[in-house]
Amino acid sequence: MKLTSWTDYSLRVLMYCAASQGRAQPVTITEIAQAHQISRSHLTKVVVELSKQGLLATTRGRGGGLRLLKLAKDIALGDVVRQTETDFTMVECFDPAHNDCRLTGHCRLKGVFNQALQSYLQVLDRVTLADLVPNT
Amino acid sequence: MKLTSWTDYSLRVLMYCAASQGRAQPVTITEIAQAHQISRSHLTKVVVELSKQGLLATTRGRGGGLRLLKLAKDIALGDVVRQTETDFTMVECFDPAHNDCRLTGHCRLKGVFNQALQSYLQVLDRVTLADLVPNT
DNA sequence: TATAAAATTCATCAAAAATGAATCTTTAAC
DNA sequence: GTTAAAGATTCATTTTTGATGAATTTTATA
Repeated sequence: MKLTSWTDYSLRVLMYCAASQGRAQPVTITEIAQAHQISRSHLTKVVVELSKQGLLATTRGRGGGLRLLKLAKDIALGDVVRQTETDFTMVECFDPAHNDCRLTGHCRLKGVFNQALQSYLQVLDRVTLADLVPNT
Repeated sequence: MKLTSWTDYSLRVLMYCAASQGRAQPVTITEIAQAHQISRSHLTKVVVELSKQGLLATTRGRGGGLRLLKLAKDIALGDVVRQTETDFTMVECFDPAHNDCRLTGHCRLKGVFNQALQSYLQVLDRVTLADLVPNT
């Protein structure tokens, strides 16, 4: 029941970009990597994913960098977590491909855990980047 | 964001015991292991933990086995999950021992994720073993 | 054309979860 | 008392997957 540091880093990138909106020069990966003492190489992969997910735009070359594709107030935490976390398996029967539980269909575990998960995500849906980054 | 199979197995043991209350012979580990096709050796460790946590009583020797120490209606899922899951780290700053995030204290992530986690557990708190095992 | 940026590829490394064999301990039934 | 059936313990190993970073390639601008 923990989140990956991948998700953590994704949020930090987004927050950094949100906090830097309105700057003359765009934010660079190197800058964020240094600020958080994370390997630039590793953080690049996070950025690539975020841009594939349509949250960031990147521009290469000198003077390039990152910028948010949405307003901070329109990026909800829940959506970020849904996209960055890869595995939400609560109990075996969540994953039909590997399910071998003998109680499948007779027990309410799946429904209950699903409710709990939705409740978790709904809390995150009510918070946006703008709520996390004061000065925007 | 997934639960361990340890937690899954813990729940299955408890459900099996709840479903077997009122039987002449107590439930044995071997029986549950066979029913779910899990190694007896491994399941034993789960049982040992559950009994340390005060949920099960075990008796050794011939004719021994397991029994619940509480009524099924008094065992809430939330409490089981709290005890069986070991790591609820959502973001780095959840874990003071390893926290190295530069934003600590200035960002609301910790609070938000904590709220979400509580919301998750609260849903599980409203469900007991009795709700999961029909005939008790 | 040099420089600064993102993007890709490749190879590990590390941590923790998951597993199970083998053995020991306890106790009720015979 | 012996024996068989139960839980308990110890040890080692395997598996998974998350995490990491060096090296190189691509792109674009000053």
